[in-house]
Amino acid sequence: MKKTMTRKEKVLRTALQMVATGGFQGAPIAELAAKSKVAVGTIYHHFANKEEMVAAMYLLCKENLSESLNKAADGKNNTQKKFEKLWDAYLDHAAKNAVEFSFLEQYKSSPLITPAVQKSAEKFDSPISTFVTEGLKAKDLKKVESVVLAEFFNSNVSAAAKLQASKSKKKFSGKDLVSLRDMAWSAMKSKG
Amino acid sequence: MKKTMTRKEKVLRTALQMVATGGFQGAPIAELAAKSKVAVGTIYHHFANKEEMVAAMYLLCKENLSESLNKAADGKNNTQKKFEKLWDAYLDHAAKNAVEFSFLEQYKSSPLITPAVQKSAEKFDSPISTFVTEGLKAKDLKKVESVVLAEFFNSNVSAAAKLQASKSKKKFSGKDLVSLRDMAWSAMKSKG
Amino acid sequence: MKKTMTRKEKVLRTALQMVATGGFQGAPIAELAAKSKVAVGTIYHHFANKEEMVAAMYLLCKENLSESLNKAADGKNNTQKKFEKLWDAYLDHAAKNAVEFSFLEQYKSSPLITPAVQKSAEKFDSPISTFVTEGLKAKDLKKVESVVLAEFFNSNVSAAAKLQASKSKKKFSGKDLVSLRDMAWSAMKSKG
Amino acid sequence: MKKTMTRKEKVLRTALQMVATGGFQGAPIAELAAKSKVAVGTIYHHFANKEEMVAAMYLLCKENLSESLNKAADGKNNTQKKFEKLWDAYLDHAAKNAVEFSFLEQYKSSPLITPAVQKSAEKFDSPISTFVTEGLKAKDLKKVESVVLAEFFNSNVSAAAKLQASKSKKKFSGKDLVSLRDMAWSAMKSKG
DNA sequence: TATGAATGAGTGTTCATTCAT
DNA sequence: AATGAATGAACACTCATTCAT
Repeated sequence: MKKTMTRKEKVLRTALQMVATGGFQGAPIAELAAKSKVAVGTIYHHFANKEEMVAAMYLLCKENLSESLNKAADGKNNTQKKFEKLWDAYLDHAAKNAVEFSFLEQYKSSPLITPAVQKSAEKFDSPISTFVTEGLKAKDLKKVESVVLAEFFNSNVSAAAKLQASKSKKKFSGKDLVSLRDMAWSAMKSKG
Repeated sequence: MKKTMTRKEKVLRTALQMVATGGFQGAPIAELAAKSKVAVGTIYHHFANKEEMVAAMYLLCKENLSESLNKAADGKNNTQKKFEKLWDAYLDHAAKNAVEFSFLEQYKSSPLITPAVQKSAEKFDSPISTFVTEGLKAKDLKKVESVVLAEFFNSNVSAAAKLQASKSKKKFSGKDLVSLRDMAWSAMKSKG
Repeated sequence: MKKTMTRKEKVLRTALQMVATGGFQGAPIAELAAKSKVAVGTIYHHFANKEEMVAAMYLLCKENLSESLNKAADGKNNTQKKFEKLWDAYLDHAAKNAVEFSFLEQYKSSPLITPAVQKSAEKFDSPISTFVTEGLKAKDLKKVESVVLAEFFNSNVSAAAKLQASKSKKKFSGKDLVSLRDMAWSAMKSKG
Repeated sequence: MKKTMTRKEKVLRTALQMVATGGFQGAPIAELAAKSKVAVGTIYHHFANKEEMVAAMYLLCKENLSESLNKAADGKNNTQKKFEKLWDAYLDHAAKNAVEFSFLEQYKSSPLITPAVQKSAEKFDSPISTFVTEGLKAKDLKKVESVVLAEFFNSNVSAAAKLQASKSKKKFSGKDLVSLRDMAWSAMKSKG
């Protein structure tokens, strides 16, 4: 952790760590305060309640991921190349930010997530939705609802990232991850 | 609920309902007991603790899903037909057993799931793994690790089921679900 | 345990074992039933409730101890010799029936013991009280209330027994136990 | 109870009272909280769990007793005089702190006491062990292991205190308590 | 801003006891 | 007599949140 972190950032980082390790149940405020070397009351000065703190964590993770993907989407590339760059950037980001990624996975399918939070995080979906829109316009992608294509991309790349994270324990190799990317592309591309 | 249910089954059913509605946090034992019209002690007579009860719920849901898929895998069909039957059976099962499906989704990505439970549930994965093995032997599927193919199938069909479940609220149609099936098949099939 | 034990005896024995090992809190009826290979209901056929069962355990232990002491008090011996025989018999009994002894110690100073039970166990105090009465009549013991002398004997020999039971772990030797006996005799004897 | 007591002290005092009256089973945390006019959570803010709270009670009682005995051991007296002063101070302390004394008796012979707690309470044994060591050096006490002598003193004076506490109900008089002290001294002194 | 002691409703779990078979 | 599933009050403990300093 950087030294110049504000208390708020420090809390957020520690919370991410704790949730990644022990789930939402494994992150009580008192313990979070102790691990962040901050008082319980301080946490409540920065966040109205736990729910809002968790939402802030979500937004932070989504934003970071979005930045990584935006970098990857930069530059002039054809649709397939762009697809690969986005896919690889996603996996790379997940590997380098395992804690954030683990949080994201848990939060997405938890009942904690509210439509309001969902809504305010939508802006971070632009890298993928832009890719899909442009790919459709260029007729490089299957003629399918853009939301469906985006959803397909997201669920597949996140499944791949999960596999990647469990690689050490199981029998998946880097080659398998490439296979998954190829499969996903076969599914999305327009012809062939 | 059937009238001939044992108390144990009744508890399991009610618990499934409660978790589907309110997540794991929304299923305290006391409330579960009241809703099941059973004493708290009775629950602990049948399950060593909440964790084991939840594991039993998981196994029950997996077994039911497995039965539905096994029926679909029956009979002589070529690989693509079998793929479609399995996919459709999955979606059909998810639609008819929304409560079980919602539980499954939540449990899979929760920290409650332990390797031991995971292990004892593996036997219910056979419909998919059998399909993959046979499809590979017949050279109808891409030459990719069978575990990877199975994982691809599962993550895609479950994503489709999730979309199907949220259909009413959003803008997905039955046609989109077929698109997803076609995309998944494009990804898995060997040629073309 | 003898094979000819009735269920009732078996339960009592098992209960003694359990209390010795884990205290009263470590002897729930359900567990006791399982360890005794008897149904919970069966225990309640033999004892009105747990309190009465514990009282029966107490009476059983007191009776057994009383028998051992009675044997030792037999025969014609002078007061000092009788004292030594009783003392040694007590320690011997405690060593051979460690489980009963441990139970006795715990029960004596627990709030479970009621005046009624106390009363009905009094008859088993006769070996010591007889010794004291006779010793006083023979003017071999200090002129002190007989109850006080009896109490003195009991508390000292039971302290010695406790030391004996913890011998292995600590630094007490058989010689120390003899010292304690000698000290107790110095205290009780009338002259010198 | 003093008004300047901290909440922690208040809880400890109330707990001592409750255990003295109804044993360990008669001191549930909820009731203790209510009687102490403190929230349940506050108790757990000060003690990790009930076991540690009880250990703190033990240490407190031992410390108080130790202070009383230390005062009595002060000053230049010969061994017998010191013995009497310690004995009397013990009985006096037990009489004036009946609640603490009752707790001590129950805790000592309960399975709650752990070697670790035992160990950390050892420092409060110094008044007696110092007396024994010095008495041995002065050759006023029987040539017996010092631990054995100390154990003898403790078990006898605590038995006397128990008798004293039950005086009202039974037939013991102050004279009997003096007899017990004399007996104990006869047992410990070196000659005659 | 920051602190951390205090709160108390809520949670999982235990266990003596009952009762239909 | 014997069984063991069922009961539910009682228990130890948790934790998000508040508030006086």
